Amino acid sequence: MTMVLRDLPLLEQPVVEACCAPLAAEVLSAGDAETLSRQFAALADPVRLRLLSLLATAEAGAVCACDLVEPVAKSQPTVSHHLKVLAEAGLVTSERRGRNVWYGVVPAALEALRGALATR
Amino acid sequence: MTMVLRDLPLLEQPVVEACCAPLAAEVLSAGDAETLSRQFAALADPVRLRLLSLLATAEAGAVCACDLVEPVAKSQPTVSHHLKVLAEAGLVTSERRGRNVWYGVVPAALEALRGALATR
DNA sequence: GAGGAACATTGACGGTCGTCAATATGTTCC
DNA sequence: GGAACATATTGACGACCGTCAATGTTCCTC
Repeated sequence: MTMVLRDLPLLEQPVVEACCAPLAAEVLSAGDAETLSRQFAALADPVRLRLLSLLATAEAGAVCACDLVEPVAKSQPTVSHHLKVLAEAGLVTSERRGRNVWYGVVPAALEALRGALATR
Repeated sequence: MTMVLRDLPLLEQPVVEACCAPLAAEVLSAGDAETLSRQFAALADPVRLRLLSLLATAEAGAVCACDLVEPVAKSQPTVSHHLKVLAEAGLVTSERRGRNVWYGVVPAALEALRGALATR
């Protein structure tokens, strides 16, 4: 079978559902609070925020991991670790392309978090 | 133990300015990332999220600290600690009323965080 | 298949965080 | 002033986190 080289810039987007109603709508259950706090914890690190920003501002919608190490000035394992945390929180997706791995934001996940912070 | 609502239910709101442009607008500077991450860190705990939700859903716009201990099922010092973290992040304001201290959300601060998460 | 390149994982270290008991600070009422 | 109440602070402990060097894994190229 012939290997076809895809040059799709966009990554597949997972289905995202809001974890809960906005904070101001009803009192958060203990379970929902646990879930939400894990997502915010992913945003509670300056390196991860910069990585997220690098992905979010990328014209192509995705960035090679190899282009993420130098901008944040951390070691390659550290960057890999942070990308994993973002991915496990569902804020980011990844896809292998040859030797490289491309990362992209999941806009719906960010929108879901925005929804949780909505006020009245 | 429930406190009766007195007059002056509303707390004074501090002036809030957004720390930075949305993540997707331009790449976050190291300094802005540090600032933003501290705010998200305040949201990265289930107890604090529930406290924030209790304040945000309060009809009166503020809640006596004495009414926050039982709902989150933590010790009084622990609740006091979390309220302090929320206050230092600028997400909450407090005001003494007699023996009690009333806490209320700072909606503008939540809106500022929502702004940072805006996508394109 | 061997070598190399890109990314992930492991293990270890220092630092920070959440929690509570004990105690301090501040306020009201007698 | 003193007792009683409400909240904040201190100190200690275990758990978790960010970081890097070393190593593992996967994939391309020759």
